[in-house]
Amino acid sequence: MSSSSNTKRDKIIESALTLFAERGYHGTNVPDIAKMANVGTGTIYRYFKNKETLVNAVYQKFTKKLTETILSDFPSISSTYDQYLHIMNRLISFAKENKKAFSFIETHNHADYLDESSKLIINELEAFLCAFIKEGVSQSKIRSNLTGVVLIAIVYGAFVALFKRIEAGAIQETPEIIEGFLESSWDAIKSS
Amino acid sequence: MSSSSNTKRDKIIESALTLFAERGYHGTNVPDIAKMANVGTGTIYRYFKNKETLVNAVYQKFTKKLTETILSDFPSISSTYDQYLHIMNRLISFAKENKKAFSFIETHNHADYLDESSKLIINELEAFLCAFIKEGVSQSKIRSNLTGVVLIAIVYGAFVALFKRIEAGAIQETPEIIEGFLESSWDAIKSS
Amino acid sequence: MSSSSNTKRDKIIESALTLFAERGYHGTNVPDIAKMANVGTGTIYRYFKNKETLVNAVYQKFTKKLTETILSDFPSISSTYDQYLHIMNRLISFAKENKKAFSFIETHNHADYLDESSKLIINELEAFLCAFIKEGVSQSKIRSNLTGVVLIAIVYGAFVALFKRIEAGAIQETPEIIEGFLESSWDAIKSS
Amino acid sequence: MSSSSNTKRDKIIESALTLFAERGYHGTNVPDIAKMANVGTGTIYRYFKNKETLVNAVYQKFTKKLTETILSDFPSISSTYDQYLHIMNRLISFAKENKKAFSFIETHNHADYLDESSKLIINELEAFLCAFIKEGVSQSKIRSNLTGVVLIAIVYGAFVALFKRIEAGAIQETPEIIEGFLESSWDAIKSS
DNA sequence: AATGAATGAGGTTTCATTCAT
DNA sequence: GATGAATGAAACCTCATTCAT
Repeated sequence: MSSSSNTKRDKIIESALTLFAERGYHGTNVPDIAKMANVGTGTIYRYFKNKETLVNAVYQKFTKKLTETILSDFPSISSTYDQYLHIMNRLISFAKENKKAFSFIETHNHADYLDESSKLIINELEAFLCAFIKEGVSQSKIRSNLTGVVLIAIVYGAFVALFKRIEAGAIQETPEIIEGFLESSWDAIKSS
Repeated sequence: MSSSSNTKRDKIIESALTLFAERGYHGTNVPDIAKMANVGTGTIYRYFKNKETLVNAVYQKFTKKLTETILSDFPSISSTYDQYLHIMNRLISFAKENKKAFSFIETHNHADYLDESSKLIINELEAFLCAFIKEGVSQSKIRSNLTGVVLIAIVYGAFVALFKRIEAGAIQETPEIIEGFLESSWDAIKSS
Repeated sequence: MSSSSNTKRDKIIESALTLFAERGYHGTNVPDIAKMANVGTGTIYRYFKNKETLVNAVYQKFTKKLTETILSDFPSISSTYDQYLHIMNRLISFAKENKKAFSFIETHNHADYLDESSKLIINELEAFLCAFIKEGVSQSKIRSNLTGVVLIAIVYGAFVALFKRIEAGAIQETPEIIEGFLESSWDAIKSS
Repeated sequence: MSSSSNTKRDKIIESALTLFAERGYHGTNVPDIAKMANVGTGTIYRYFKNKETLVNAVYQKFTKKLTETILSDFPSISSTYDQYLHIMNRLISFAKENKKAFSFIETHNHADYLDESSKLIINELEAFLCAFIKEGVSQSKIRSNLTGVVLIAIVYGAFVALFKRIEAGAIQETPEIIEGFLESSWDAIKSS
């Protein structure tokens, strides 16, 4: 069955995700991925041409998922602030429900073993977010002295740093922290 | 001579910094570091027990430098906002004048090949910044619904993301951007 | 059906012949043979114990065919020269009609993965040719200062080299060349 | 010293020659070459980029040697027959004194892992021999109904086959056999 | 009987580290 | 002290063979 094949492929991607997230691309070896996926080493090469192809498959799968999570059900007609909340809540949900994937994406962004098609996916997301910012600026809801890419970097970077510290155990996640972060972040980008 | 030795040691650290920053720890090999430093491969092992010791030396050297840059001349008696400006300007200066070092620190934070004493240095900096935040909160200048570590993560994370995009060429650095970032960042943490 | 089985077996042998001839034994992998034969990889192992058994089957099939081609209708009562012509024309016909097989035989002769029974077939042919030479010598038609094996090596080696160059495209095959070769070859072995 | 390096490189080439000649390119593995050369496996990769580069180095070294052996001291002003004897005696000497090399050259000719510069060397030799044949034909000493390449194939192919059978032990080399072969070969190409 | 996904032994190659010079 | 040639363990990857379907 194709479903059994897919299961095996999925287990490999899942294991690769875990190990790449924990140890990085060069720090992870293929037999370890195979062991974690409970398959033979050679099996990995039935599904992926080589280690580089595998890391790109992992990257694309989860960047696509992240992009879809944020783009789906986007409230096009709501207020800028409600749209901001939608984006951030989706981002937070994604990160909480896909901790390893979010960690992986963060540590592998812009690596030189990623191919062009991997890079395109993240660009798509960024383009969408830029359009959102632009619209917010035109409505005077978002500060106009910084460009979209800069504001995205600020909010996204802040979240990534927060997420990493929560993951590392340095910060205990609570509803209050999430609430406070959303407020703080909005203050960072809203027009004054 | 100890001076010539130190020169060699410094060249090794400098080359290791460059390559580790560009390719990561596992993606960098020792002979390449030696070539870039214009020394024999074996020479590296006269100054550093092994590759792990070397990466820790690099990490400690530059985290110490970052810490000192931020802590030195700290205006203990100024306003919270001026203190904020001091910290941020020093951070920005450090990043601009030590691009590779700042890049390296960011990508190697919390890696498992870093030893205890490497981790302590960053903790020292964090403790200082936490104290600053605490003081600001007690003076009602800084928002009180988020802890110090969280606020530091937000501001530092935002800056790291901005720096990376500037380095990658996605954002062109200008005085306006720096200015805007300082404003946005302060808005994120100031009490409302 | 046994006929369908034989068809599959034959397709496998044919594909193995082609690939072994092109890439050599160690340079050919079993799945590629299966693909070319339009059968599953496992099917090959229903007909042949392993790759070595397969190469021996191929070798034996075509060395037998070569031997039969040369031995059949041998004009026992003709002149030595006519017998020479018979042998050479049959050899040439075989090579032209079984290019891959002739190529294969040449490149796999005496390989250590060939078993005893493979080697026997070629010996049979050689024994026959030696007897022919002996008779020719006793009739003073063939030079007596070289033994049969040597003379066979000379004529056969010359033909193999010519065939290879024709196959490689370095020489264009024409009736004149075949004619000339038969003349030259006879001059090499005839008594003077 | 460069001499010590060369010694190691030479031992690797010598061992590679032996094993490639015995087992073929694909049938030989790099660790076995290293063991025979009494060096570490990694050492081979200090001298040769990869296995393919190594086989080309071996091929070029010995085809150059063969070419030089045949071309050196060529008696330009002698008779065609004396020139023929020069060429054949040099060929025979080379084969006897470099048995493995001659075997290797024969079994690796035209293999697809040989690069362009490897193929050029053999072409140079062939061009020289063609010129010799052409001159012999113009003096009516060599048969004119076959081209140079064909005649070279005939004589060279005959010799290769003879050499292989001597190497295999099927034929015992004697002065009479060499003498007889030279005679037979000349009869094959001389004008009648 | 036929398949081809799966395997792991073994191949090629890299690289952290050593050591003779 | 400094070197870089040398090493072999361990990395990536291939492929002969098996076996569940």
